Amino acid sequence: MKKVKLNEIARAAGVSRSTVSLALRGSPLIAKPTAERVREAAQQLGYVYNRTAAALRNRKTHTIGLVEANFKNPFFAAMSESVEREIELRDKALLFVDSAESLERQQKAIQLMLEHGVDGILLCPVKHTTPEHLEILKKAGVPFVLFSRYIPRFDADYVGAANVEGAYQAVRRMIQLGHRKIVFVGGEPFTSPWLDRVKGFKKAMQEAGIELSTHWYFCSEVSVAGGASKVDEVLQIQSTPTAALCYSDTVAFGFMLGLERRGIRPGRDFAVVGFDDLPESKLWRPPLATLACPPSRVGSMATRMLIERLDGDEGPPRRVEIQSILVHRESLCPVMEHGSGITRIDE
Amino acid sequence: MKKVKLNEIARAAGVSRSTVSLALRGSPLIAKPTAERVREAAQQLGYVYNRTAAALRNRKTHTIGLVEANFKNPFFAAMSESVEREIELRDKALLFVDSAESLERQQKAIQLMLEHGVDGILLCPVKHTTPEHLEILKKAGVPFVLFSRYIPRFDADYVGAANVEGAYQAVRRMIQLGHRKIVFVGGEPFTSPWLDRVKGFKKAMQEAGIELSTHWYFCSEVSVAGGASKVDEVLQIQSTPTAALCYSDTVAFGFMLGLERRGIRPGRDFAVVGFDDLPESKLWRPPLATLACPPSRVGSMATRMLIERLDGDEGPPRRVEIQSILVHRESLCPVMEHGSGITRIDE
DNA sequence: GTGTATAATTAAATCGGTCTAATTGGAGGA
DNA sequence: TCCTCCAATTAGACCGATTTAATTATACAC
Repeated sequence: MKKVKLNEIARAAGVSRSTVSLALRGSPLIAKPTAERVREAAQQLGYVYNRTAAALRNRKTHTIGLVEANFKNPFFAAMSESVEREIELRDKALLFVDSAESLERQQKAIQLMLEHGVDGILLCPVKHTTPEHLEILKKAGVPFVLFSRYIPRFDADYVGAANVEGAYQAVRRMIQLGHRKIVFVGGEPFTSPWLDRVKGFKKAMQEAGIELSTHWYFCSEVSVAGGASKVDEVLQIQSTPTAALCYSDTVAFGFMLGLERRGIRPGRDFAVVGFDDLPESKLWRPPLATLACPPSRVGSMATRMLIERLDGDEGPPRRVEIQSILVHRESLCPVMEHGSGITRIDE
Repeated sequence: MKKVKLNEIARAAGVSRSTVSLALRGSPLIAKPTAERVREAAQQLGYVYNRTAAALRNRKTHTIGLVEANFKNPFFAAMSESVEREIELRDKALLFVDSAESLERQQKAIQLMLEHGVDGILLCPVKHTTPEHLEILKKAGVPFVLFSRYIPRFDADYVGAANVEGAYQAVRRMIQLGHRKIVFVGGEPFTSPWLDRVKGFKKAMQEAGIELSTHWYFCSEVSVAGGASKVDEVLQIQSTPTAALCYSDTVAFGFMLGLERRGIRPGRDFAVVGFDDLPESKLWRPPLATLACPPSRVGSMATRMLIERLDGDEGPPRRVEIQSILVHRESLCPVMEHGSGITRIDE
């Protein structure tokens, strides 16, 4: 049970500790037969490489920090998966924290990562994160890449979806389909994707000369429950909306379930569009129209950008937007010809 | 940008490195005013504690390894969240790997964790894991706890749901409601929860003297798509089933969506029960009956068991089963009185 | 046979805290 | 004044691998 170290191997193989170290790392300095002998001895003794010791000397832990803001969201889960793949390929490890939309937790996580000496950090900042909160990362000199969310007026590497453009596309299509009363449902305000999606939404409405109603956006937790919880509020608007752009597919699912509960059929009585194109979106009844921006692309792009930084890329910060493509499915229906077709339960 | 270390602080505070170390860790050996002075100097200089260096000396990394088998499953995501909470409380870090149901990846993950010197490991073994695969953990002397899945004939700490009992309850209720043709849908075979759920299923059927049809179980990926993909096969059975116990809520969602697509209404024409009681299950249309076993309970229980091991608990391995409670909701309907009520598409 | 170039190996310093054993300083007692 | 005792502080070995500079061994040329 006692841990085997280089010295034991050295003794067993009849060489010095230096030789063992070099041999195990595959250094060309060591003669082949010697290296082979060393490797066998290590194997024999059940040697386990001690990365901690190596890290101390190397000033490299071969560890990447991943700080998620909300990983119960399936989009982030899928993203994390691709991050993992990229990390695994490079024989690195992932230090993981879900800040769960808590600024305090995020800051503690960052501190933790710094203390562990991660080589780099992938961060999706929680709402209300300011440049000052992230200044510590720059001071510490740790390479980091923001993903999914950026911080205004904070110059840093970033990879995320083209949110303004995506929302704009979706709303334009809704308008083409005859909708005029459109709302934006769900999402955490004070995050860049929310602001950008709302921006794209407004832009499309303004270009079409459509006035926004007094209440035209509704914030919520990004989840099925969050979407479901907003249905009543939306239906209480003076002149009932006929379409909703939802912050995410999960929100859209909840919203559709809520509509159905009120006897309103999404995809016929009410148009719904989400964001993310989750695998189940096309299986829904009705299939959910959505803005597709593959989470795996975001994840692997962010990871690769970070790796390049680790490899010494000193260029100015880069901002990469990944295209959001509108996937038109049944839930995105035209407006009903004669009246709204909606029977309000409370009437 | 240069890293501040104990020596710098020592110089600044006019004390020795030892004093700084002791002071920062809050040792009672150091006089209060001195400790305060040291802490201020550290603060001033922007010192970041180097856990790697400490770990080398301490033989403790304050790091826990979490190896998931399938964390795209929301149940695991929720579980991981509670693991994180417990870990965070104790100021430890999480080294995370999703083995994604790949044995090779799992073994590589275990190796990685050992090399990083994690203090303990939480592991949900992938299918086909044998005692031999995990022997390395025992040899290495690293405390570990299995969660959600156990390995037959492998004596180790384990926390998971009461699967046999849960499935048994569900099927008994189905039988009480008049169902006779019942199938088990979804899930990865060769994992203990699958085997146990199938076992409970069989037990209830046998006790009721109901014969199982030739094809009565259907394996699938644990996801909405997995559930949806099995609908056709289920409906092709000679005498059409009237009820399905699904491996998970996600599978049940997919299965229900598939049924609807075929014009069969779950909760009226077909009874469906899932496992997990996800937050959205009660929001579904119809609300999904399910076996509830809070993922947060599993996660925090497993983590605490591991922590106790780290704290020196040397007792024999413990197996903890967390009760699964049948939550009766609309999707668990009685069998239709006159005929199956199902119009088969292919007839 | 000697000298030199080259290949293979190794000694030893190093990474940054930790912690025990040793040292120092000051209070109090005789 | 000297001694004892205890509190506060510190020197220095240590954790386990890495890596450079130094050393030894080997080959080859003349």
